Amino acid sequence: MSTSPLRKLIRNNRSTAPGSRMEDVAALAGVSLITVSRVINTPGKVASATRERVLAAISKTGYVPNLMAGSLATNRSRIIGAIVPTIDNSIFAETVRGLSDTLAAGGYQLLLGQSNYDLLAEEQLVATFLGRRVDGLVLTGGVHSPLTRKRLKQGGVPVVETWDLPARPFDMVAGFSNFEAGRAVGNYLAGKGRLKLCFAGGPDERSSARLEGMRDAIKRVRGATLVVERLAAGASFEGGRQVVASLQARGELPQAIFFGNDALAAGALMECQRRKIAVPSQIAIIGFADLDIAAAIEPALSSVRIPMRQMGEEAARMLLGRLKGEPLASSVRDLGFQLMPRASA
Amino acid sequence: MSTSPLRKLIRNNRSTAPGSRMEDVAALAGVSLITVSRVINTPGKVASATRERVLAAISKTGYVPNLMAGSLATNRSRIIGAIVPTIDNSIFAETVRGLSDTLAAGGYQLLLGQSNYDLLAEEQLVATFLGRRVDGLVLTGGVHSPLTRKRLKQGGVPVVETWDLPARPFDMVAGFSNFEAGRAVGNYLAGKGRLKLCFAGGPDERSSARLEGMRDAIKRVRGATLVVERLAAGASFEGGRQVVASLQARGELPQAIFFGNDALAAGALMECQRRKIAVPSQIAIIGFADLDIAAAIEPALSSVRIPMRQMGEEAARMLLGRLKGEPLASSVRDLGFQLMPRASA
DNA sequence: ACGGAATATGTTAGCGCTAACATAAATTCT
DNA sequence: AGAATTTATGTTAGCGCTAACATATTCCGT
Repeated sequence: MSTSPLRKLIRNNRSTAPGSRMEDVAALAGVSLITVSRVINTPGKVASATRERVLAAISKTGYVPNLMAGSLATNRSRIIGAIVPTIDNSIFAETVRGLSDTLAAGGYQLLLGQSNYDLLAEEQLVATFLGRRVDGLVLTGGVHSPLTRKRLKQGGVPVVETWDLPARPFDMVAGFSNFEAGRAVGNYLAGKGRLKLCFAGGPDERSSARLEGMRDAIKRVRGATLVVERLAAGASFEGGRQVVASLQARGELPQAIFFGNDALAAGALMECQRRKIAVPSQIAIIGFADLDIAAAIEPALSSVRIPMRQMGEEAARMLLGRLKGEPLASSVRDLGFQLMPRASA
Repeated sequence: MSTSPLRKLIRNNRSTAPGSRMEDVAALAGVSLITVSRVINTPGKVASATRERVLAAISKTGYVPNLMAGSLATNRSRIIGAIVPTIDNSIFAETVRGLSDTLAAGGYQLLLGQSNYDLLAEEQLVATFLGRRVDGLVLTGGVHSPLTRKRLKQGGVPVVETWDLPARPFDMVAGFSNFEAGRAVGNYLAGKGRLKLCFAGGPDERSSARLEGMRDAIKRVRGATLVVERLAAGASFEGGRQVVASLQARGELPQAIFFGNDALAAGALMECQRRKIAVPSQIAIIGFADLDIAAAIEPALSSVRIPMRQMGEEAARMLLGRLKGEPLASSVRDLGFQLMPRASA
């Protein structure tokens, strides 16, 4: 027993002491503290008789190891930080789910932050997460503030960027090309003879990349025009309706609209029905993400299937692999996308 | 400089040393380590000249404080753990968003876990989170394993249960009554003369509570019957369709169906349209959660509005209040629900 | 039975930070 | 001006755990 009465006094004065400490367990089992540590971390290195005794002491005392102390000593937190623009959107939620599931299976926890599409908020979160000594970081997209990049570099933790294929990846990537997705949609619509096009999406970098892809697709198509309707981030059904309403009010109804997500597109579809605008004959509508609703709605909504869940899973796998020191096949994983032509376009 | 060359050697051998340590900053600023600590935590207690010098040293070295070490010393992690059944469902995602936003504003981070509706998974997560010495815990619902309860008790951290009003709350609650919501729907439908009813929802405790509420509402209504269609957790549009298909195939089409969420109900609505089953004249459909789609779909979907976001916000506020030592007005907050009658029922 | 390898356990010294108690410097009061 | 405060900074001793290096103890083959 190395704890002096004085020390005990000081300690009780400080902490609210939820469980017991390793030392208490050790004393109860009649072993040294380090043996308890071994039973918890490397049970194979403890004789089974001793191990049983320690385990009994652990369950008797209800001991819960203090992982913060362990993390401080080992310099590994077993926490991965993830920053998404927002979680209330089923789109990123799927990625978070994939992340969380895969990390949990590997014994890691997820510290979650929302940037609200704000680079400064991301910057703050990165700083805090690095301060918490996360073992890895998952970011959305490839655009980050200079200070964020500097901190990430100095932090030295593995980073995975998701939801796009940045031109200049910071470290690892698990995503798909928004530019190519936009281009595929542009080509598809132009191929169907639709020339008067509209892009209706948010102002974030990924939407912009899709817009650029669409522009690229039609830039050599004679007579093709592209109108852009910028929507607030987080717009849903109602936003889609308003796009249709507004375009019609201005007498600018295009031959096709490419929406930033399926909720918007579905709202537009409903508004078209209400206004007796025929889909797809009069106007083609194509969504993005291929959510459940796309196949369910009538007429079925053409969309672009993207690897929402997979990006999370793959990001987690890449991080876990790196943390285990496994050599990585490739640090940039293009998980692709798939155009899903249905009735609406 | 108290660091011996030997110590430096050992230290470099151990950690990958991302940033610098407080000591380096202190040396650069020509102050003691504790002064740096004060500049970071209680800047008001440091003379402004000194403070400036230290801040300069901090930014020059790119120092990022190690919050794990701080947490170990203070016994406060500034992390709140939250366990939801699943995050890919926009329903809980809204709550998580509310939580995360409010916690972030209060300087806390969110450690997120998914239980997949599994009490054992919840048990595991609670143990890990307590091990990480979270400052508070947010749980979904009021049903937990005995071991979970024991650990929570021993852990001594504040806990908020959400998404229901448990009969015997563990600690604090920010929720609404699923039982009463079910009863309100039952009364509403019975009041409209619908007697042949169907409940289509998941097997989780909250769905069950709503079912019981519905049962309670009709138990004294003569001739009222209730069929239960159990759905897998996470069922969406397709699940709703199948309920309609299956009921019709069995020739058991009821006069009304109460679904566990709006996605299911919307799927059912679409399937009714496809099958030329008139809504609401032939069959009334009512959803739950009042998601965007409810008001957007045609015919508009009756639903029950629940305080999804608010539950997260309120849970966060209650925890933050408790952690600041503020006396709480009440530890059980019933945030209510609201029946939203629309065209479909 | 004996040296040497393998296995099992213990001792020591931190991980990077903060609480608590000193001490030193500046300010106020009488 | 000198004592009593107040304010600013420093020293010391841990927070609870693990890495690294001892030190037993057991197990071999020969």
